[in-house]
Amino acid sequence: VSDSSLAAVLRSRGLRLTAQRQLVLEAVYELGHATPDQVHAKVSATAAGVNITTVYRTLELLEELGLVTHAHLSHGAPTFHAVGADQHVHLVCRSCGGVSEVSPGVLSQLSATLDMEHGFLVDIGHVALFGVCARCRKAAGCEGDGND
Amino acid sequence: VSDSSLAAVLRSRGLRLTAQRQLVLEAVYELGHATPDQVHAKVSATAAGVNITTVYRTLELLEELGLVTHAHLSHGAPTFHAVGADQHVHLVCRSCGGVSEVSPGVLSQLSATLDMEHGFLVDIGHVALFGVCARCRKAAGCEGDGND
DNA sequence: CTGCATGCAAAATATTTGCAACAGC
DNA sequence: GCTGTTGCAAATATTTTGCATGCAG
Repeated sequence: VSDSSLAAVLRSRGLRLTAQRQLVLEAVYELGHATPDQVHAKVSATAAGVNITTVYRTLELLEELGLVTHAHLSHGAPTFHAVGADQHVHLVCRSCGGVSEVSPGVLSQLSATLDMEHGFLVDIGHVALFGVCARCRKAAGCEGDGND
Repeated sequence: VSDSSLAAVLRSRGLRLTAQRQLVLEAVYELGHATPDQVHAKVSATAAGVNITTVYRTLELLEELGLVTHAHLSHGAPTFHAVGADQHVHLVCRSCGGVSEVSPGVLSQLSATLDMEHGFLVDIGHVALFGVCARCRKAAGCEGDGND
């Protein structure tokens, strides 16, 4: 899925298809969502020697090309995920630090409201909601791991 | 509003009331939402010489005390805002970079759904939704400022 | 006085940029 | 071969930590 469209999009802009770009995009697809650092690690597992700088630059490029996006899940770590892969809303637990994904359908009501009342078009794939997950709510005294 | 409760909360924990802590909390109240850097600037305007390190430590402390929280609005900049001040949901425009605030009421439907279907308790004050604001949607060709 | 807080500087992290070498087309 | 890309290293930016001094209680 990724390779062919990547080549096409790049060519349409006069840009070049390189091994690094294929690897980064592939890594984003496989990881689901990951920080630049995690993407770098994944890429390095296959092809050592790919520089972290290139990962940053490539992620930026891929985002510009509309192939990936990023959201701000925990602390200062932007996490990237592929566009076209199943869109999902991230639920980040502030207690245990876990990230779960739910269908963007839960946002349909909200996005309609924001559109009507504020003219704001929500980017569904970019949404991260913070709170406390079911597991941590049960474990009332749960101290969590202090994530975020 | 801030000062008295700050003193009380600090004392209840055996911590000390200092000028810096008052200034930082005050700055957060006045700024609405701001990054550590912005808080530092605001504080410095009143009392020069307050170290950025202290701002970080104080924001962390105030958050622990439940007096402020932070959300991840744009890029890697956590923005802090006072708890107790009117809670609001942040709408961040990816085109013009503007941040607007809407009533948390728009989330009532959503939070109810997430609670029922996933047992997830959303932290309303921590929510930031990314998308495109009304103004930028109208200005179709709007190139934006590339924020985030 | 006693110990928590602060300031300063340096370390640890995260991200960006300049430039020469390299590779896709 | 021309030009976009990459790697490396250094510059920036951001946040954290160690330690001696200072001040609230």
